[in-house]
Amino acid sequence: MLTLTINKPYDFAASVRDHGWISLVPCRWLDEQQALQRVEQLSTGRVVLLHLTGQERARTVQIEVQINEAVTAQEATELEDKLRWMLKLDENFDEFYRQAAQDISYHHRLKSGRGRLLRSSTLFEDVIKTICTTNITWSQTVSMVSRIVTHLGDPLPQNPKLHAFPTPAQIAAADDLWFQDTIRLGYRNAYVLQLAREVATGRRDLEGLKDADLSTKDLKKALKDIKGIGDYAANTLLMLLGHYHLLAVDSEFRQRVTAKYFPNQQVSDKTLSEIYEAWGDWRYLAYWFDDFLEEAK
DNA sequence: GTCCAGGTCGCGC
DNA sequence: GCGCGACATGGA
Repeated sequence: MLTLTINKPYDFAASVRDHGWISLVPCRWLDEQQALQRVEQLSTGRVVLLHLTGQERARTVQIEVQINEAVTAQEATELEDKLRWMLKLDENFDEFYRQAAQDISYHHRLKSGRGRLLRSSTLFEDVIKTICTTNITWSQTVSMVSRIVTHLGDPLPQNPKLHAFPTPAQIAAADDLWFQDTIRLGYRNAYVLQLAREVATGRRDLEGLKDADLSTKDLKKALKDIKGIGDYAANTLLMLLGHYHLLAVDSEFRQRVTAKYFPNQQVSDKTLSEIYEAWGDWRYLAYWFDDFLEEAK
């Protein structure tokens, strides 16, 4: 077992579920156990099953990580790094909480320690998942990601129904027609295959962007250079990378912000975005944690 | 059948 | 820089 520690405020159960990624394989939320389950492939090639739960302490929250089999010290270190990244445990949210405290409604929702939206262990996985959210319904996003993982990712030895997210090389090696007929990403097939081949052959360094000391502007330029990543997707990925300055404006954003602030009106994206102007570096999270009435779908 | 979904690309201006 | 049609897939 592995233990990760983070200072309060931190709400484990809320944090890992506040973003839709929790519903995409190889992640899963186990409600009875209040646990995050994930299949992860290590750099050694080994595939393990992780089971994370949060335990309250006086000033900290301990995240206990159960691994389905013994791992080496080196593998444990790799897992710890990946999990701290996925849960954003080492990002500083103090300034965000300070601003949220000025607004009683935000303060009430965030005081338990939220804002660390779940991301994947690799930027490669996050880019592909983001491409699978564009111009499509969420239920189809779930299906597409599920096909990518089950057909191309390495299985968990102890339970071959579960798979890790495929490596760039595994996707890159797929036959184009097989991919089109089996994975069925629509016109996104070409984008995903192209990206996987660029990364697998070393022509594009995606993971290097994770700790590159780039301005938001330069990081966004690097993301939009990926075929299939436009303004919405780039801003979504910037959020995942810890840049919350820009809003990812999509149909959902327009619908929610219009319904709350401009009911029965037709307003521009610019006007909608101005709602969160005062949040400065934290605009994305201000939108994300705004209280929209969840309409029954 | 038709429309459209948590958009993006490539084109013409 | 902006407007516009095409785009694969599958559910409503």
